[in-house]
Amino acid sequence: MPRVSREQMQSNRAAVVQAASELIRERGMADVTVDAISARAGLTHGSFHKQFASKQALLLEAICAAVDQRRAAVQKTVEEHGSDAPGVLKDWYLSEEHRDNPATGCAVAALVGHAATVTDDALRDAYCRAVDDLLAMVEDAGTADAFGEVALMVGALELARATKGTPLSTRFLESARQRLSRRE
Amino acid sequence: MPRVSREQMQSNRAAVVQAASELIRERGMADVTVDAISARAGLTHGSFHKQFASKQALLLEAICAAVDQRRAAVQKTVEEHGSDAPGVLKDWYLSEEHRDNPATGCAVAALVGHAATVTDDALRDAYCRAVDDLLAMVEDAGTADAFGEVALMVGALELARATKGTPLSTRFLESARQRLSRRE
DNA sequence: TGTACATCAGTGAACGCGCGTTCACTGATGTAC
DNA sequence: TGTACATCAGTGAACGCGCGTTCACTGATGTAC
Repeated sequence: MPRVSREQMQSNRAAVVQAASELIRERGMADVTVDAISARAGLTHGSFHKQFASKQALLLEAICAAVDQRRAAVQKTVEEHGSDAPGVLKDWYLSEEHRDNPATGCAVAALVGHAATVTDDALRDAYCRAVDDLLAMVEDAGTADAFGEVALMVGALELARATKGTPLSTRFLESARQRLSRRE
Repeated sequence: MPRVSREQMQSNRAAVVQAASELIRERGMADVTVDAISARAGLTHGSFHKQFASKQALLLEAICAAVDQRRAAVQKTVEEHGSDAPGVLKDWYLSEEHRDNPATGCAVAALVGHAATVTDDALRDAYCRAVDDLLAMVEDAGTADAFGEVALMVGALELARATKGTPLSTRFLESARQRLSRRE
């Protein structure tokens, strides 16, 4: 069914970005193919380069989309929970739910391993902006040491994911939760 | 120059394992090719499958080699520094030197991103043993909460690597160092 | 201790497959009259 | 408001390249006599 409406085309494009932003968090940037992204968006890979200059360009857009979505979700939590929001957010970050659903979770944690080894400048820049965002959100929660807290949260979450299925996994989450609540 | 001595063959094999164990920490498991590994070991890729059943089999061996080397290095530090060893080791772990030399550094940190998304059971098992090892080493240093400390160390190191070149990088290392020294 | 011969580690070319990208084609969309 | 026509989003096949793996070949190693 060729030549969809402009409206439909925009929504297809958005679906591809969304699919990519979920897949890179779920499987890692290296293991995501144009075919898999297109399929998740309900399309074939053939029209891909009508919408995006290259796979790389989409991935950059997908990272930004993931960051924007997280920021929006945090804002919503702040509006709903008021002064309880910081606690709610930290509990969620170190929850089994977050561990088991990387596709809709924190991009900084999901991509940290790839960002540490990649050489592409644009990609590193996009990742650093995501880190800035996360630091700002933790600071807004009223923390003295945002860097230490972010390091603990990201480390615990990724280690919990890497050891999922063993008794170690939840212990990383628990220990981090305790450490975070112990001060202020 | 075909048909090397048995001795030479063993040393070639060891060189390939060593090259792989360095490259996976340096570039990440996904970005390492049989060709690159063989080349770093001073060989061509053609003889690869005379020594290893598959690339996967070598990677497993390489992870174990990385873990063994780390354990040996820690043991050496303990022998040389005695009761100062825990402090020396933590300082090294969160140093710019360690950040900038992943090839000879901690495999748990270098591979955490990949381990979190990979589905291969053998690989996950090998990684979990590496985590066990790291936890045991931190516990031997006399820590109340090994899980929290490991999460903080791994998170800070990987975030410092991912943000290397920006002012954020050293701040992750500094904050983690302060957090670790603050208690006991 | 020599010598003749079999073995086999390493080489470089080739095979197959996966994946990013390109392209001829289709037919509904959107526009010009 | 219709109608005829140009546009172009999406399709599926094909191209090229990279990479894991295989293979015929080489000639030093190691062994049998």
